[in-house]
Amino acid sequence: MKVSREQMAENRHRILAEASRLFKDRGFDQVSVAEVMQAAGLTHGGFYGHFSSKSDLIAQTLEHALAGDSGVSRGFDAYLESYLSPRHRDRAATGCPTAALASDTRQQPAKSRTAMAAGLQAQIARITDSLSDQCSQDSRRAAIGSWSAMVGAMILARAVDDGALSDEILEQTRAWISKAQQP
Amino acid sequence: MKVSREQMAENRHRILAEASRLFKDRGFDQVSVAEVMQAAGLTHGGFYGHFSSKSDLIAQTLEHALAGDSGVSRGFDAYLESYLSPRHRDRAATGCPTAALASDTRQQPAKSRTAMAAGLQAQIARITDSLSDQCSQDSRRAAIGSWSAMVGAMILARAVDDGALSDEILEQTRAWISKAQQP
DNA sequence: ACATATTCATGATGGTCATCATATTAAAGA
DNA sequence: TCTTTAATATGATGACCATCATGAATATGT
Repeated sequence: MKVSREQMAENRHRILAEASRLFKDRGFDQVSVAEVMQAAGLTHGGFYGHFSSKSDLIAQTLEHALAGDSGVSRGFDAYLESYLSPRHRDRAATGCPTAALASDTRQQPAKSRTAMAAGLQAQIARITDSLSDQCSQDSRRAAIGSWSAMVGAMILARAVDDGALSDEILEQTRAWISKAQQP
Repeated sequence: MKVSREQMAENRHRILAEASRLFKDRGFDQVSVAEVMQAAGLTHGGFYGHFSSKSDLIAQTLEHALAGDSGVSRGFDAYLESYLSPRHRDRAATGCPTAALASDTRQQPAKSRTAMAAGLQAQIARITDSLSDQCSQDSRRAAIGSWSAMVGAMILARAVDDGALSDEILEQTRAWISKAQQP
């Protein structure tokens, strides 16, 4: 059953959106192509009309998910607070694609790793802009250091089975980054 | 063919060592039970004499891998420099289990997540000790913030397909953490 | 309206993998 | 030395999954 051109574009977009949600929630390996298609309201057969392989879907999903603005533009302090929150930790499916997928991307072929590099450059640039009270050399350093700490803290907070420790990692890392911005 | 008691203990230890190496290199999902056994010089059949399931192997491997001292004891600055080095980035199989496996651990059952929590507490305590020039409240905060940044930077540096960016993440994060220790 | 092209559904296919059943074989203990 | 016991090897088994082949049905362009 053929569908209209715009229906097809909509289907494709929904596949990418559902793939993003599922991959962020459970990782690339734990989500099957058939499950992504079902979540998009389709069957698995049509998949290879949209994507050449699962790796291709992963690469395009990364490009799609990393393209969003992520909310830095409303000020670094507010972004930091919402990022390192228990709410964000508990909702990976709708959260930051970098914290959810960076480790998985290491095992992916070039196209995905290139998308991750581009997304990372863009995010560093956004944070650098939001910290431009210092000279640009120091701002970029602070942006990279802060972003590493934010992503690392979120990954550690999600890995452990101890709510108090998890909360502490988020809160202490947030405070430490805050303090590092005022030297 | 039965083997001696001490041979069996040695086999078990070799299984854990090879599992640690393989899992750190490629992740839990991309390494099969049969491959771990083959790397240990055994066949897949004997696996369930040592472990009740692949999840059980993963949990015990985490306990085993996170038990080591990791090298903080020789001073934080030296540890920081060797940790955030291109050499460590390029040799995940022999490197830090936290940076290699924390993300994967998120999807594992309680036993693995508990092992990760214990390992994280121990590592935070070691770093806190190595930073004890400040008051203990500030030291723990600095330890958690620094460790988050170290793990996050390593994960980001390994995820991208751009050597210059990857090197920059390591170097800038290292400099940023260093500066944050002298307030 | 008709012919064509193309999207999606249905249904294989071949491979991989975790797990288990059974057979060997040699260590342990008497 | 002989029996018992247990560790490992060999060889299924059943499930899951990425990918592909084919057909149905409708949009698109004439």
